[in-house]
Amino acid sequence: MTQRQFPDKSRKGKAMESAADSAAPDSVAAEERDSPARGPGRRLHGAIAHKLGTAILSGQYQPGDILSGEVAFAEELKVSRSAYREAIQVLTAKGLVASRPKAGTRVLERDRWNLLDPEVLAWAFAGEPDLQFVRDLFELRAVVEPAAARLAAQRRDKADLKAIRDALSAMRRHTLTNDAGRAADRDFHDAVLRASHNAALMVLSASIGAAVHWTTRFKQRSRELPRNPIPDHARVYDAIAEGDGEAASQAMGVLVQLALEDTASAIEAAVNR
Amino acid sequence: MTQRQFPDKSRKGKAMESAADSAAPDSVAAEERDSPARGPGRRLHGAIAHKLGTAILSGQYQPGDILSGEVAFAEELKVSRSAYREAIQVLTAKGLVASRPKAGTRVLERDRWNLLDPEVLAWAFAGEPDLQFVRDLFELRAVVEPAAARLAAQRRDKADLKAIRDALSAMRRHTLTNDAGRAADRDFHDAVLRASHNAALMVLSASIGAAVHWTTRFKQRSRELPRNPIPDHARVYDAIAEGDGEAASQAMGVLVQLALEDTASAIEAAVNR
DNA sequence: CTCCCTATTTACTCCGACATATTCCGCCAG
DNA sequence: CTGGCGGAATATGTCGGAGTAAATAGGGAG
Repeated sequence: MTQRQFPDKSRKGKAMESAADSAAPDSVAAEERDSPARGPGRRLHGAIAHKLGTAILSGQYQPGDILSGEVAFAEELKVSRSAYREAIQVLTAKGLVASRPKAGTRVLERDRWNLLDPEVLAWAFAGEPDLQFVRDLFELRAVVEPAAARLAAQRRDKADLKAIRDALSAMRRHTLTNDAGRAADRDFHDAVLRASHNAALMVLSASIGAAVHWTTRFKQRSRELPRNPIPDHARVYDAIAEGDGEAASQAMGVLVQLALEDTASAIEAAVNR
Repeated sequence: MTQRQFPDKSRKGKAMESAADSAAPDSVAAEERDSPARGPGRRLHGAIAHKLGTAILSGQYQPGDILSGEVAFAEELKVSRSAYREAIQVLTAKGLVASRPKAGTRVLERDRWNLLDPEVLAWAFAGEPDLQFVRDLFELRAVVEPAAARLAAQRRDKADLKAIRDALSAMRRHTLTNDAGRAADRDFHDAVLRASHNAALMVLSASIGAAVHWTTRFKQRSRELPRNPIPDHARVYDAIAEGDGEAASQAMGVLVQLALEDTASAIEAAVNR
């Protein structure tokens, strides 16, 4: 049965609804813009990439799997081949898939995936996150952030200190129980990474920030935060301001360790529930 | 009444020849560096992405710059808009550019770039590499690799040890003066990262490996390698095999430090030349 | 002077056809 | 029967054009 026989004008209707139907019951923070639905500012191929990306990250497509052919899949998604292809190019750029003529588009091995890409990270946390991967991310933080704090203590200038101080005071104002407070927390860590004046570490900041953002949703979901994190953060700032690299590294290490424990217990609680 | 007249077959001619040879005298002389030219296995949109990516990374387009419109630029490059657009999607996925209707496609700020993406890294090293960025990458190595070695010492299994051992013996066979030896060196570091059993660190392995690969070209270019790296590498292996995390971390730290010194002196020599 | 509204520009999407590169399979030789 | 080889099938890649949606700029009304 031919789905489209003649190029009549009736295709004006487009296929918006097909991308919007996958409404997840999650939707905790409505202010977030990461819904798979295609709104203004969110292009169609971006929505397709999001859909396929989350499907791959969630294991719906396993490495080695071959996706249906372009024409078939594009038709199934109710989009044109161009839009589908552009989405595939995005996934290819992030190392998730690879396409070859005649052979089709196949999902690559997990170690080829660009897991630190912020968008891939968002896809990974769109569904139920992999606990092992969360642990890995915290280990990465535990390695990178203290070192960044040490460098920051050696290289920070006045603007860096002001950025960190501003983030700290914002944290004091809002506390971690609301979105503004969490944004300030992320700003704090971002400012420290930035003060290291190392481009490679700054790039990791985006990834780490995303990881922090997604994991804090867990902490918030499970229970209230018993600990007051301000003093720990202030210690990091003081050490950086004084130029004491060793102390900054130590303080930041404590910070990450505490965050790890909080998240670990939150995850534990979520699992045992 | 259909909206398009008739698909006439008169446009058979295509424009293959214009993109391949007859285009301009720039065919061979100008940019043969890493073959942005399009060979078998290399897709056209990939070549375009490479061309634009290197142009951006080399500073030919500055952050904030607006690229010419789709039609104009695609025509200038002698490719169809589809190919051009797919290339732009790749750059967008890597955070290099962003497109909006009416506003055009503009180059994003440097801190939005996904500098740890292997392909972006390759583009960054396609031209004359930024010395500051090379230093940043070595600092990242100095942070990540010792920590990875420590984890590897705690978590390695027999397969991991065998992989490291194999890479080590391959290094012994070939030495670092040829390609096979450098590949073995990369395999060694990759195997250690892999033995950490941490997905996030493994992803960095690809980036770090690429960085090592590109920087070794400098070392090789400037002069012979005076140091025999085998004992240092062997020390790392021994510590990992014995499960001594502290020693593994130490040994790996020494390794990275030596590589940094070698590269630094090589760069110095290249600059003073 | 501000605000809304329109007009234009630009990217976005769709379409159908042609080109190219692999893979698959049958053929032939050893 | 096994192995390499060449043609046909097929899916991705590329093309050019038409039409849609969105965002900015500029003009008009309050």
